Amino acid sequence: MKDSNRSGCPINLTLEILGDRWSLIVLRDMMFGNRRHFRELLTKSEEGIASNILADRLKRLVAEGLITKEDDPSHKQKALYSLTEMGIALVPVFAMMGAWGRRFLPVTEELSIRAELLEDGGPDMWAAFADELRAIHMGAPMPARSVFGELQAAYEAAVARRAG
Amino acid sequence: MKDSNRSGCPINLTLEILGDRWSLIVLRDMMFGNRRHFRELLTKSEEGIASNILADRLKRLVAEGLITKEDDPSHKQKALYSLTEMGIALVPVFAMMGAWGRRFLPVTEELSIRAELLEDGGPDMWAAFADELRAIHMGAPMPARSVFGELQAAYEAAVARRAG
DNA sequence: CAAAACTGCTTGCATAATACAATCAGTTTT
DNA sequence: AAAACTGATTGTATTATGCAAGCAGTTTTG
Repeated sequence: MKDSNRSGCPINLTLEILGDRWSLIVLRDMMFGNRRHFRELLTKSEEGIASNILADRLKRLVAEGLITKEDDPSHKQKALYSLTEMGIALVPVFAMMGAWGRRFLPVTEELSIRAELLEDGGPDMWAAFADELRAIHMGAPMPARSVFGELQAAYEAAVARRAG
Repeated sequence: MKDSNRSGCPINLTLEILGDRWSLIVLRDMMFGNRRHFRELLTKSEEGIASNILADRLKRLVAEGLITKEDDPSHKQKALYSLTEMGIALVPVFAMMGAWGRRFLPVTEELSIRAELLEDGGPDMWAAFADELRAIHMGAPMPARSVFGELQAAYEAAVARRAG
């Protein structure tokens, strides 16, 4: 993973940044799970990322401009990670990847309900979600609609359905 | 890259198959460059994939069901690789990734003109392109519209523009 | 018809990425 | 004061990638 610039193709350049097994997982958890701190990302991840890999990816994503890192005022040791516009702009990519995965791979209902909503919601929903992420991560005014809330409610309903 | 199934999340499962630096490059070249043979993929790739990596990726993509491999009737040693429906269904993912890369990364005009067309064309164009790929790779009847031709023409015009 | 070029790979070796467990110094909570 | 929590780092082992060379069989070329 060096910044070799193998070619100026948009697909290639995207893969040079995101083409590994963990970068998009970290961004997914920040975006859809609202995880902003190291330990949250480390321990609440379904997939179990290793701490050295997480540290490396966070550093790299900051360097590439997809996220920022700042001190958390509430705790002298806490670092707060936030999505940038570049990170938020991945919403449609996540939507399409989720749709593809849902169609062809052995997903679990619980973990794919958000992907289903996002696929059905289409570009309007993606834009509303991006607006909300700009509010949460970039200090923009909070919009009326909470796509995050819709996704989270659907997820929690699916969990409750399974449990009960 | 083992089939560990870290989780049933559609994003994660997609990354377990496509989350590396080469799989999507190979698929891109098959899809947009119409490369169907090993040497074509090896030597005509902008990025310069190594032969052992290419061999591994082709094997893996066949195993995962994104492409198929068959004997080329015209040459006893040639293997012909074709996209499956699962591979063709990545068209929207490529479109969204290309759009993101074009917006945030230092793409070259020549190599991003196809991404621009695909982004502007939207879901209708993606569907037409998928139809055409089904004809080329899966023996379906050839549709009237050739998105491949449109993309190729735009690319060649961009190359000519730079050269002359 | 022999030489050259082409076919899809494989092999060997060096470097880089990933996984896993343990650890750490400072901070906050109990 | 002890325990738990903070964002990491370190060490070691395994796996992936990159690079160059080679290989047996096939087709093209002179």
